[in-house]
Amino acid sequence: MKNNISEYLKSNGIKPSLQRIKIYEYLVKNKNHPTVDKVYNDLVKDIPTLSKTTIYNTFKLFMEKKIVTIITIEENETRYDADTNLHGHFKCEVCGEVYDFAIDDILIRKDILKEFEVDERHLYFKGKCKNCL
Amino acid sequence: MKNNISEYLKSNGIKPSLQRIKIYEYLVKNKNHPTVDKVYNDLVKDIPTLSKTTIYNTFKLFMEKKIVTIITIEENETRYDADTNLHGHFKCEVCGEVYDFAIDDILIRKDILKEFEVDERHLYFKGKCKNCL
DNA sequence: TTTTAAATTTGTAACGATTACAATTCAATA
DNA sequence: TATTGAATTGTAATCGTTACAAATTTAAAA
Repeated sequence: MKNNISEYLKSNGIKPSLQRIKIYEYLVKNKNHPTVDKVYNDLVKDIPTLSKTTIYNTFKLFMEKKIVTIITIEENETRYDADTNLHGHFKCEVCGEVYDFAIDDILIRKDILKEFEVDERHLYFKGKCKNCL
Repeated sequence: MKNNISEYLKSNGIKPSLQRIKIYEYLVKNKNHPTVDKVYNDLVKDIPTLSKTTIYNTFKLFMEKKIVTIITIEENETRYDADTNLHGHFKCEVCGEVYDFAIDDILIRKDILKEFEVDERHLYFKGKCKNCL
């Protein structure tokens, strides 16, 4: 696992330091789209010298290398996702949990966008999840 | 126009104060999805005593009454929209402009969401607009 | 009209997530 | 081992937003 991650980072032009490996590993294992705070609080148990700035720096680097995507559902709550394939996010307004869901297609009237270059597509729903209904 | 807005606010259970009318009117006239800062800087010329807190309060109220929606594309840049119908937003990463586009449908694999209650649907794209290409 | 109470607006201070920046540590190579 | 650049760290600054209390406005009652 850790070797895989190290190789994966390298193949994306990222030098695999301990912190970078652990942070990416965390994101792969915890598919609940954690915030920087969550990542920090969990990983600092492992790496006591860890700094939040490192996590910010690392996510910034991962974004530039396009191996993570950012999830902005709430203004004050930035989350990160290691799954870069197009998929939707559902946030429960009761418990706050964020779920993934699969998208087959988005049908757009080809009015404006046909002349634009689309680089990223983001889709999220809000509501109440099964457990909270 | 102003009468229409006043009536519209009333019909949504909002007492139409001067500030509320002006803020809603601004949002209807400026369909570029302004931030609180933009609204404040433009309206303070009209209402010199205007406070940013009032704009925050007012948007919060409008959201509760569901006559405006919030647009969160960037973490640090919350925008507001008087159009509450489902539509997509396109943000140009070069000039920062936010455009609307029409959506016919979003095709979702009915796996997870069938048991969830969906209250809001948000969709945004990023890329380069016609002018910046 | 005056009084009173409630709602609205306002200004200031506090908050919290993120970023800037300089210092320190680490890793690779000569 | 010494040197150099990259990565990490901690602290301080920034900025959008919120909390809160005071001031103002509005509406209703006396």
